[in-house]
Order: sequence, then C-alpha cells, then structure tokens
Amino acid sequence: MSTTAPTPRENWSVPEKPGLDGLEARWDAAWEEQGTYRFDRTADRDGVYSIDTPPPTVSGSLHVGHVFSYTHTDTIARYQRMRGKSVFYPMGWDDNGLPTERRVQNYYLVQCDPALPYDPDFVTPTPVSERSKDEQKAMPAHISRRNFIDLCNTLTAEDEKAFENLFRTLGLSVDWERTYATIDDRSRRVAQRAFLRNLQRGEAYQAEAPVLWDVDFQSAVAQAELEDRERDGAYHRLAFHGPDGDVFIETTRPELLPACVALVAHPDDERYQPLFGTTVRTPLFGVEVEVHPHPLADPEKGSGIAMICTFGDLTDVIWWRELQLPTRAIVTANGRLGTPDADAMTPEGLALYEAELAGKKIAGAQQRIVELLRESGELVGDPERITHPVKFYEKGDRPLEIITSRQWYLRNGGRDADLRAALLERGHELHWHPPHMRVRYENWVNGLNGDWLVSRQRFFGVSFPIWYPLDAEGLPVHDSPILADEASLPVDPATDVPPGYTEDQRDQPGGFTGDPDVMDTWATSSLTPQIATGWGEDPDLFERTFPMDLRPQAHEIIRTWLFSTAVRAHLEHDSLPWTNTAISGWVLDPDRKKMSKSKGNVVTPLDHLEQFGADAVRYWAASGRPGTDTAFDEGQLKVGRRLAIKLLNASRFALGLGGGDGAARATDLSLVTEPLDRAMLAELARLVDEATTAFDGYDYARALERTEAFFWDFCDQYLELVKGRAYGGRGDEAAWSAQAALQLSLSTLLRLFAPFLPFVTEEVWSWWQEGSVHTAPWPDASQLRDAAADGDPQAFEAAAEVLGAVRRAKTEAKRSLKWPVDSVVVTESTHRAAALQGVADDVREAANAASLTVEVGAEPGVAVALAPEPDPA
RNA sequence: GGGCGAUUGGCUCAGAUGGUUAGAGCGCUGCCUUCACACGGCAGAGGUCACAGGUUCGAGUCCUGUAUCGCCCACCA
Repeated sequence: MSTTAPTPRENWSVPEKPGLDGLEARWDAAWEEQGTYRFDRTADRDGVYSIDTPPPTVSGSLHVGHVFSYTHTDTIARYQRMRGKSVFYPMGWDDNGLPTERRVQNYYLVQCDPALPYDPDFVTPTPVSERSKDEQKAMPAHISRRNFIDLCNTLTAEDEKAFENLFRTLGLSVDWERTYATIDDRSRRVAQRAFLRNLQRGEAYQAEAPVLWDVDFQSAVAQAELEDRERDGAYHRLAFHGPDGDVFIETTRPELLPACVALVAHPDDERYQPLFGTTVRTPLFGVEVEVHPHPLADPEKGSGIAMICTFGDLTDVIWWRELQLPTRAIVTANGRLGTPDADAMTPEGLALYEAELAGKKIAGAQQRIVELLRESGELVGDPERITHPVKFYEKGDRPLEIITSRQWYLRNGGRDADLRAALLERGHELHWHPPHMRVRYENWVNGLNGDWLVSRQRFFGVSFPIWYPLDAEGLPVHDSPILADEASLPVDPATDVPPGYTEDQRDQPGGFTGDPDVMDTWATSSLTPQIATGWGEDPDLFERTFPMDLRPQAHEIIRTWLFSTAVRAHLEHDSLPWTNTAISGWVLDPDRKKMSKSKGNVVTPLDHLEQFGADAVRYWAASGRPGTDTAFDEGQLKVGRRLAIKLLNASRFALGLGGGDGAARATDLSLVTEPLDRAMLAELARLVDEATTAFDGYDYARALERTEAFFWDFCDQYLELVKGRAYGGRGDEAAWSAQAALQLSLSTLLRLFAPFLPFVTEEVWSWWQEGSVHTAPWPDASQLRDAAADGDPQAFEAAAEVLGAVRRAKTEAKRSLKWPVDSVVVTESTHRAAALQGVADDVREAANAASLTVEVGAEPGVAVALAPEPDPA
C-alpha cells in the first residue's frame, strides 16, 4: 500500500521575489513554537529512532568541525523522522572536567585551592580579557573549591547558550527540551549510581599502584588519554661498578639514577649472562643493585643492559612488578625530586642527593646530575642526542611521570581475557558506518595494558559517592569504604555526611572523610546513553529509547568515548548501548592538515552561516562522505547557496502556473498523460529508490548527490521542455498533465532535499502545503511509478539530447536561445525514434522550431536549420 | 614495527557487485539581459584514472608489489 503525497492547500501564496535571508530565524522560531522536533514518547521502541548525540565540550571554541559532523547526524535524524519514526534527539553539553577548569582559570585568572573555606560573598571576577594590561599580569587569585565550581557553572552556562544558538541557526532538529549537561544533577546521579553498581559487582576497585601522572595538573591520567610526542633527548652512558669491572648502561633519564633498583638484560644475552644474580654499585650513590634477566630487555638497544628505576617508563613498571623489585620513588606529585628512602642509599649518597638534587625540578635535576657524573668520571663520553617518543597527557605540557598512588579502577578487559573477548564481540555486533572503522576499536581493545583508571585528583567533576572511616589515628581505612545510598544521589562527600555519621565527625579520628577525587570525564561521558534515556530516572522513557539506534562520533575518540560507552553498557545492561555508529571524518584546511586552534587555521562557522545561509553550510557538510576527512572549501558554500536559490525559483515557476490560483493537480494522478511527464516521473521514482537505499545505509552524501544531480537536470531540461505546454500553449489537458507532474515532482524533490536544506524546503512547503515538510512522509516510489504508468525514461533522455543539439547550434551561431529555428531533423534508432516521437511537440516548442521531424536511421544525428537574420529593411 | 584509509582534469570530489567515447561542481573561455531564476542561463576547452606487474575477451573498478600523504595502534631503556 503506497502512501499518497501530502495534499496541497486550497489557496497558495507564492511570493513575487523569494529569498533566503532571514529563513533561519523565522523557521527556528516556528519549529520551536509548533514543537516540530519534539519527541513523541507515546511511540513504542520499534517506532522510535534514538540518537546518542555527542555532547560538545562547551569550553572549546565553536568550530567548523562541529557544523560538519552534527549536520551529518541531523540529516539521518530528519530522514528517520520522515520515515515515520519518533526521533529521540537530545543534546548534551560536556562541561565536566579539565578543559572547563583550565578555561575558568584562564578566563577569570583564578586558581582552586581546596584548603580554602567557601566564601559565600564571593563576587564573580571580571574576565581577564576585560581587564587593564597591568591587572592581566597579576597572579591568579586563590579561591575555594566550591567557589571555583560556581565559576565553572557560570561560565559553562554562557558557553552552552552560544552552542545552542549555533546549532539552532544551523537547523539541527534537536528536541531542545531534552538537554543535559555532564555536570548536572542527573548526570552526576547516573554516574554515581553506575559506579556504585560497578563497585558492588566487583567491577570497580581501588589499588595503590604506579600510575601515569601529570605533574602540572597533579592528577593521574588514563591510558586512553595518552599521546606520544617526539622530544629531544640524549643517551647518557653511565658506568656501574661490578666486582669484575664496570658495566655500562645507556639512559635518557640520568636524573632517575637515585631511583635505580636493578639492571636488566635479555636472558640469552651472552655478554651479560655472567652478571645475572650478582650486584653492581650505582654511580654517584654507590647503591648495590642486582642484575636480572628479563625477556623484555632488548639486546639491540643501547648497550643491551638497562637500569630499572621506579619509575622511568611503563617497562620499568612491568620489570618492577614481575621481578618483585623494591620501590625507591624520588619524583613527587609536583614534578620535583623528593626525599628518598634513607635505607636505600649510602650515607654519602644520601648527603650528595640532599645537597645537590633534592627539591629540584626534573629538568634541573637532570642537568645537575650530568655535571656530577662528569666530575666523577662515571659519565662516559658525550651524551648522544636523539629524538624519541615521550608519553604526554593529551592536554598536558610536560612529559608524564610515573608515581605510586591510590586510585579507582574499572575493569575494561585490560586484565581479563574473557571480558576482552566479550568486548571484541560487542564490536562485531555493532554496525559501523563506514565498516572499516571497527578495526580501530579492535586495535585499541587488543592493546589495552591495564584496567581503566577512573579517578582524577581534580575539582570540577563528578565525585565518588564514597567516604572512608578514620581510625583512631585519623588515617582513612581504605579497605572499608562507606557507600552512599542510591536514593541520596548525587552526593558530594566533601559536604554531604555518610549514613550513620554526623558532620562534626568529619576528618576527626574515629570519624570519616570524603573521597577527595573526582571521576575521569569519560566515566560520565561513557554513560551518555543512560543519561539521555533516563536510566534509573524514567523507566518508561528508558524502555522506549534504549539501547539507542545511533552513536555518531569522530574517529579519534573511538578508543575513549565509543569504547568506554560499550564497556559501561556491557557491564550494566549486558548489551550494546546502540545498534549503529556513524563515524565522521575531520575537516581539513586546504593544506590537508587537521584544523586546530593551535595552528590558527580555524574557520569560524558563524561568519559562514551569516554570509551563505545555513542551508549552504549544511550542503557543504553533507557532501562529506561518512568517515571521510574533507577539506574546507568555501566554493562549496557558494554552490549550496545557489542550489537553495534555484529551489526557490524553480518552485515559484512550478507553483505559479495557471495564474497561481492554487490548482492542486497533484491529487489527481490520472491527469498525467503526456509521455514527457511520465518519463520524468519514472526517473524520479528511480531517484527515490536510490536516495532511500543510500539513507538506509547511512550514506546521506550519496542521497544528496543523486538528488542534486536529478534536480539540476530537472531544471535545465525538463522545465525548459515543458514550459510552453504548462502555460497552456497546447490546450488544457496537456497543461494539466504538466502541472500535475510538476506538483508531484516538486513535492517529492522538496522532501528529498528536506534533510539537507531544511530552511528553504520548509519555506517553499509553506507556500502551498499544510504542516511542516519535516514531518511529511518520505517520498514513495510506488506512487510515482503509478503516475508514470508506461513512462519511458528514454523519451526524456532523447528529448534533452535534441534540445542540447539545438542549443549548441544557436551558441555556435552566436544567437540567443530563443532564436527561431526553421527545421530540426533527428535521425535515431527505431526505439529511440519512437520514444522521441511522443515528446516531439515539447522539443519543438522548447527549441522554438517551426518543424521537427524524426527519422529512423543507422547514423544518429541532429540537423538544425536556424532561421535567417531578418532583413533590416 | 603492525594496521586502516587515501592517491581520478588547476581546485574540491562522484564513479555499488569489472563492460559502450571516465562524470559533476568550482575556476577558466565564449555566447545569451529568454515572460522561475543575472544570487542567472547555454555551450566549450581541460584527465597517461600515483607507479610497476598480473588476472580477464575487457580494469579507474579485482590481485601482488612500490611510492607519497593522513590516521590508528605498539613494553622505543
């Protein structure tokens, strides 16, 4: 059973001079007022299409990349809506975490000091950018944690407004009544509830262990947040002293010599086999360290024997753990050398260390220890300069250190083969668009080297809903944490009191203390499906929307966001969080570099929206293939704008016929009798099939490209061919056929374009149709085929070819296109000649020809005889 | 080191399961102020489909290798 085309109104109103200006504001307001994109929660799960919209980091800048990928998702949302789904399309704001903290610090020039008490009279500072030059150079003001969080909330509220404005102008069909923020109460409640359940099922645990540590942020960071950066370094050749002579190792971290706990070489390395089990003395400090064999030691690297320090890199951690070595940590949380374990050094070594190295920053310590080693003769030769990859926190400025601390972990398969296999299987269950992106997920899962470290030593984030009892000495008993009741969530353990205690017991011996940490931002973001669908908050909504249909996101955060979300849903619901994921590419600048703020090549989208209009910007974005990086091209904006204008004008023509009296011919498809009209509709039916297939496969770009190609052909060929007849040149019935075909095709084309050009299509729709084009049904090919009946696409093709030949003849003769033609003689094959015969009158009229004859022949061709120049006399 | 993707006219890109003279748009050139559109229309020039082999009657399209670019991953002392 085919759906019929929407019925036009009785009275049409086609503007004299249609334009694009102001459409965004007008229709955004109308859609808001009419609730066009409101989620209909009476729909059951099968009738719903739910989208796990990426919450943009609101502390970041508005970026053309946002426009790009959010438009892709919006085209899918609009398509699904027109297919009759109730689209659940919320918007989240990611305002939680370090980027916000850092922005607040810089914006207001403040620093959070958790030791300070809350100041209830605190006044929001003037933004730095509005201060005088002198004031800008002032030191940051120290403020309490709660005041700091207030500032974070103030600033993110402003940022969120800017984002919403951008997205509204862009025409995202988001349900703006369904927004959330990753720091709001609901998100915090969900994050804390999920964590408590992880803890109760044994999926979350705490451990005292070496962790990667950013010395500037003074926080642990997770594997997923690392990046390698090439840095200059140098191999320093150091002499260790053994009973049978010196042993030489090479190191890029000589300042960690005081933290050296052993040497290590490959078990098969004959050069060092005699040393295994013996001890050697470290340079400068004279500490006895044992020489161990271990297969991870690479005989090819350096001198083939390495010093193990606690801790220079992740390999050190493995060796330390597997060889059960002692700990001699010297790097402190703030990136300076601290006090070593006195037992681990000779008295002379300790004295040297304290006099020369203790308290120095790492770089200074390295410089000084190299001087000392040179003086003692234990540095052999000159350091050999190299560049090598060094691990950084992706948002950090200094290399990561490894220090030992107590942290919360969440199991993610990094230490558990079964869980890892289950998560790989989830990756197979998920439908990836494009499919090859799954490999990145698998690479990541297979490369995990530990569980997910979820605690951060920061302030603006979701707290752990945990307290610890304090023993008689006032020390926390970490092994018996006090958990919050689910009903009390969200809690802030710094201000809320755990069950069974009173506030006056806080931080008192025998009392309690709150867990001071906050969760990793991904610990909240990994729950966006649960947050958006009301898990544990609104069971009815959850039932109708979870697991969600689509997760759109960028490829560089497959390892973080996509993976962590899959982990949480697997643990909590034993399911995928969504059935599809659409991975968008990046926007590149014309030099094919990824656009980024630091490179200063970011194009701001607001200017382009203003200059070219939202539909044009969306056109450019939707031309980017799924998962493909796309160069920013202002030329495409012009093309998009031209398309939108063309749509206005072609519509004005199609609807303005017959005196613009609003004769709704499209309701009576039996009116379509002319072969040309039927041929065009037959091709249009094919287009609908193609666009539908493309959209079902999440290939919005293909749907757009095909629709656009058809439309230009429609304008350039069909409209010209049909014009005379549509005006009534050959009688009412012939005109009605054209008018009905025009109305049907326009209705179809507007709906095919609606996901891409929501403003101009809605504008035209409003001239002659009831309701919104965005809630109209997606075009139905079978209805078009009914109207096309015996329509032969070849008739349209042949007509266009002949018209082209006539135009060429006129152009070559430098005549205007309306120049009269005496005769056109077409020679064609039998079938094409027959097809052409049926549309000959349309072609003759469009060519302004006195006669047109079609002959059957072996040599196809078109002979055009132009009318002669009129006699000037 | 492992993997993924890309390489088509000056530029930005299409070319699904291999099949007639490789397509658009921008830019360029020329013409046309035509009653939907000068925020326009019509037409034209312009391509050894990165390179080298191979499969096939036939390859931009499949296979192998090479090069360049981008990205992801990896326990680089």
